[in-house]
Amino acid sequence: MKVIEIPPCTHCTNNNDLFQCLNRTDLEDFSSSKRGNVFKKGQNIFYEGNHSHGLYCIYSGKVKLTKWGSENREQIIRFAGKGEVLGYKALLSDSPYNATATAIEDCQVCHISKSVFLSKLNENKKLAFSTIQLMAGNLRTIEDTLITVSQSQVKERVARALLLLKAKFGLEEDNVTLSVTLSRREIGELASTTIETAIRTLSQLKKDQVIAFDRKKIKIIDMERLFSIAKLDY
Amino acid sequence: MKVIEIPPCTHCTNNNDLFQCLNRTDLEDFSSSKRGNVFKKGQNIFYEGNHSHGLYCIYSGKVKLTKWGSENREQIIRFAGKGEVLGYKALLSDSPYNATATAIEDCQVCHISKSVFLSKLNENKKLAFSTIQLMAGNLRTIEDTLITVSQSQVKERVARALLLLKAKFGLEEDNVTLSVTLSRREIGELASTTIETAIRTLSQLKKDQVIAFDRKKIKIIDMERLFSIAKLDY
DNA sequence: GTCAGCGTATGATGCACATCATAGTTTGGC
DNA sequence: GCCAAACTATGATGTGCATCATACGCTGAC
Repeated sequence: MKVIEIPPCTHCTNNNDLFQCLNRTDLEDFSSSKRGNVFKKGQNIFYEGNHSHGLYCIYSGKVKLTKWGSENREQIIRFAGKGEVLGYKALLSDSPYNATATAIEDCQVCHISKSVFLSKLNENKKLAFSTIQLMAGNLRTIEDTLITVSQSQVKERVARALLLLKAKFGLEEDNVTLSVTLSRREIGELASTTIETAIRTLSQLKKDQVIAFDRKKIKIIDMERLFSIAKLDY
Repeated sequence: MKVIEIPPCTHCTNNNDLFQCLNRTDLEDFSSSKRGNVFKKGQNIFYEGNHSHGLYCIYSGKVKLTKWGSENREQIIRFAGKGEVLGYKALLSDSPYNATATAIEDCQVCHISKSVFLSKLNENKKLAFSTIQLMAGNLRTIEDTLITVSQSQVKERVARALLLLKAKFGLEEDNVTLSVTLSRREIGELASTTIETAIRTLSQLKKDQVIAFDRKKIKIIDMERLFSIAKLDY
């Protein structure tokens, strides 16, 4: 990976979900205190249970957030891509991270200190409102996930996992290939199942010509069928 | 039930999770626009999919929040008791309710209009911060639930359901009887299982002398065992 | 008193999925 | 290029739990 210097917040061209609302001065404050970091694929950005000292803002790359269950299985809670902010929950509820963030691609990530963010949050109403809306959205999503997980079977959950990946990270130029590459284990963690069952289910979907494999990549051949398997509206 | 007049917000003695931070003037604004309502056990306060026109604040009684899955099963998302505020997510993300609120006891509930709340939220930093913290806490809880549901088996989930009820609503004076009464179906909906399995699991717990039944009420006999079945720390 | 309706209870059966086992295939380190 | 480790794949087996069926007790209507 070519490591480029991360530009200052004032020149960041990412569509940031939280900081878009800020003006130049606020961004400069963030920028002057921020710290850029590079994380290679597979490296952890922070760990479940650790204490938070600030926010992480993804400049480039993709991240998964996972959590350990009472058993020995890891579960993917959500993904984050460029422009997204990680670790705000821990910071806002003043508690340890309740998930582990891991790069699933090489990443460039900025770190903004707790104090700077909290003081901005306190003085800037727009930022507070953005934060609220971000969290409200997250809450809705995860409540939906909760229902899906507990009341559907594996085939449906795997189909939903693929559609989630499409919705979140999009397709490549060919308009069929998912732009994220996950291992079968990770797809299993996303769909709340074991690696074996994930593999079997994906194989079945392939045999049914709903999806296809291209090396590590997954192609969605029959989007309509995939939606219907996921029991979602096309 | 004896229906008493709901006092003005300025005289409300409930520990409100969101409005505690407000001063007298703010509370008076809320109070003058609020509308009191009584809901009998079993009545719905609002419906999943409907549009929100404001907040509900529980003055007395207990409420369950449920959501329909893709199949035909209803699932309990969370409970709320006196002093808790309902419907803020729908309001803040400007979207329909994503759960149905139903009284599980006779309730007295105040309704605060959308515009009054939003304008207060905009002008009052403390309120914004309270909202943020409330949501951060909710997010943490539900993420934990997600893991539990997907990775544990029924016995563990039922045990956790009982402990949740204890933590949320407490015990009666005898210090063993849960203060909430739920039907077996509702316990099933809480533990993400069917009514039959909920009944069987509770019977088993009774046979193992972990819990006991007293008419409709459930007594927790062996708290330590219950924690260990739930795979939680005592 | 009787009967309908609901909640609780329990057995029988089947199936989806975890688990265990094993093997081929790819990847990265040196 | 080679070997170890990780990933993918597939079969065999077991089991947790949903589903179906049935029945009993309680409550309220008339």
